[in-house]
Amino acid sequence: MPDQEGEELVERAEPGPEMEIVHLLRAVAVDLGRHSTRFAQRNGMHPTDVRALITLMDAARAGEETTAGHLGTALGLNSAGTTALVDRLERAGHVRRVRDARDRRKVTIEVDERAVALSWSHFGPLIDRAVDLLRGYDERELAAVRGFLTGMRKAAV
Amino acid sequence: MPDQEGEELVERAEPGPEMEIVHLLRAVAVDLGRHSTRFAQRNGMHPTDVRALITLMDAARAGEETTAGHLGTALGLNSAGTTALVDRLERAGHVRRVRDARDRRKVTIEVDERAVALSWSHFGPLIDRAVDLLRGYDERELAAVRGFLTGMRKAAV
DNA sequence: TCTATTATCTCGCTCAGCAAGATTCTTGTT
DNA sequence: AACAAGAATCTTGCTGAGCGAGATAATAGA
Repeated sequence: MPDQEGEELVERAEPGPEMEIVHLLRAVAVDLGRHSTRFAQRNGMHPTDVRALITLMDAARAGEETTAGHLGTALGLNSAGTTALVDRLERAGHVRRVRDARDRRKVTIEVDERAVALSWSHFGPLIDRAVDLLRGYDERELAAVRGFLTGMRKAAV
Repeated sequence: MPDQEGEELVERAEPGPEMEIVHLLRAVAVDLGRHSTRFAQRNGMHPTDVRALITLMDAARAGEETTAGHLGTALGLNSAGTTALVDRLERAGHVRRVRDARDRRKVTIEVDERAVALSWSHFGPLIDRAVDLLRGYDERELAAVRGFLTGMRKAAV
């Protein structure tokens, strides 16, 4: 057995234009993560806190209320961790706890307007840049990007 | 002032084919993160441990040695955290500490072959799927994907 | 009303990561 | 050669995010 198997494993998929893009996608994921982390650190928050704000804003954009339990489930936290998370965010003034009037066991979490504005000031330019880039694309190019990303989502499940 | 400013902020960028793709990219980043997290949890590791393994394997693929200090810097850990990280990985048998022969202060970290194989068994299918997807694209479509991802990397700095 | 269930919170704990400093080795100076 | 300065890693003691178990409060069904 003259072959070295160790190297073989690492280089299994031969490099090519496809592998370059695979690495590029991974790099983008890492960079976006860093971009979020920077936002967190600048505002004295933790990565989980940012994920929470984004989750809350997404729900708000879709016109849905988010309860504490909902939020915890979305972030993969148990109830104790969720309480601590909401405590942190509330203490920092980023969210408000509001008792649900219909079911008084529930606590819906509302994002403070200033936290929304703060988020936009950080993520807005990134989004604007993305939209700019994509405006230069024709329908087939857009379909290619959409298809690749959609395919990767399905594969990553 | 009859307008409600709160809604305006959230909906600032008008929805369209571009925004759909922006959200898609973000979703992919989240899903890839979850995919890593699942790998971590299945093998009793923490997210940082997985990031460390990937960093180490990337360096190995590029033919570079990685010292403890290098690794810590790449992950944004201080020296104490780095020592703890390498302790965990070594205890789990995923890496080996090897004293550098030239500069005996340095400790280079080597990834165990079984950890490499384990990583491939989890991330390989995802990579294969990506390559499959991209093989169906012509040069202009590949350029579109590459251009979008590259642009987003630059914007996320 | 009484019980089962649901939603959140409290308490005590574990462990990743930090700050400060100790240890070990290298390099430049005298 | 010996010593000082600096570099790379490790040790110690601590903070705080998140977990498990169980308490509390509110709803829904019999």
